[in-house]
Amino acid sequence: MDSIVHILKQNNLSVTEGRRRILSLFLSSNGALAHADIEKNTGSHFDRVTVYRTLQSFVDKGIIHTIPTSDNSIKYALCKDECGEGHHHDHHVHLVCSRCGNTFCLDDVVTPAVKLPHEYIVQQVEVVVKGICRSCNHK
Amino acid sequence: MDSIVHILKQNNLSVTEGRRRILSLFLSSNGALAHADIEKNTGSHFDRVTVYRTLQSFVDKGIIHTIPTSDNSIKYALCKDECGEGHHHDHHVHLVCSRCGNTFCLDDVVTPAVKLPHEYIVQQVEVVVKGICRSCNHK
DNA sequence: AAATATTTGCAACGATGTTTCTTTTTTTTA
DNA sequence: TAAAAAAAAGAAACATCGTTGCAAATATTT
Repeated sequence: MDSIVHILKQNNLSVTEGRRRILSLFLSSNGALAHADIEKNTGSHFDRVTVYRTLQSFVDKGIIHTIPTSDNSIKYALCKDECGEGHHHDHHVHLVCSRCGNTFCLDDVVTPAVKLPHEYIVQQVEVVVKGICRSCNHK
Repeated sequence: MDSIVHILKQNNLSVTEGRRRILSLFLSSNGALAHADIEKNTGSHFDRVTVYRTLQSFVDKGIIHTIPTSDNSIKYALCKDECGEGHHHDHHVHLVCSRCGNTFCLDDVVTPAVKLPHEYIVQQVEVVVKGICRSCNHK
């Protein structure tokens, strides 16, 4: 069976044109995608609302995760296998390339532990690095 | 001279009612402020556009800095003295309290160094911690 | 293949942020 | 300190982003 269909079924999502196209985009893209990228690149046109709802359901199911960026726009990227409905485990660093503007998950770079004064409780650490990505650096 | 007026003059900003009120808000608040907080709490009413422009000019001058949050809203907080026009040096960790929702600069907690594979170049590291703030933790 | 459940598209809405232009306020200078 | 020049504020219009309610279309179940 088509791996895209497989992923959708596995997550109890009905298989629709929009979901297949959007998931396919994520599978074939190496960086993170913003809502606008998705709306433009799905081939056929889907309503903005549909895109929002699809992204939301993918996040809920643990198929993709959100990446906060300093310019106030949310990006989305595929999760690794450990994520599932109601629990994400994306403890890696994100890189925003200041040359090409793309955002990447650095899956092998684990977020460093942050030690706060004892009056605080740490629940989750989010690290976004601004820098130059691999492919821009080799040009 | 009034310290608020002093700061404005020092940064080559003309001294206006709006700027004084907004700067005063920052000086008297211990957490970070969102645009909406500012619009509501300046006492007299200022146009939204004025608030946006004031915040922008404060950021440009190095008086305040922005804090990215995962819910896609920008918060602003006072810079320490080393910042100036065109150069910010706010290398501290930010905490978003999941109980009270406020955002704080942890000025004493320096952002940890992040080591990336050698194909990458690191320019800037942004760390946002989700957790419980001091005052919520003591209740 | 029909019945049911789910998803889509559309319209409308609210919040956020920007731009242009005119009026008002602040600063300069004379 | 009054007039001239510069800067900022306010108003209106517009663009983008994200959400909600509802009717039509599409998937899934039986």
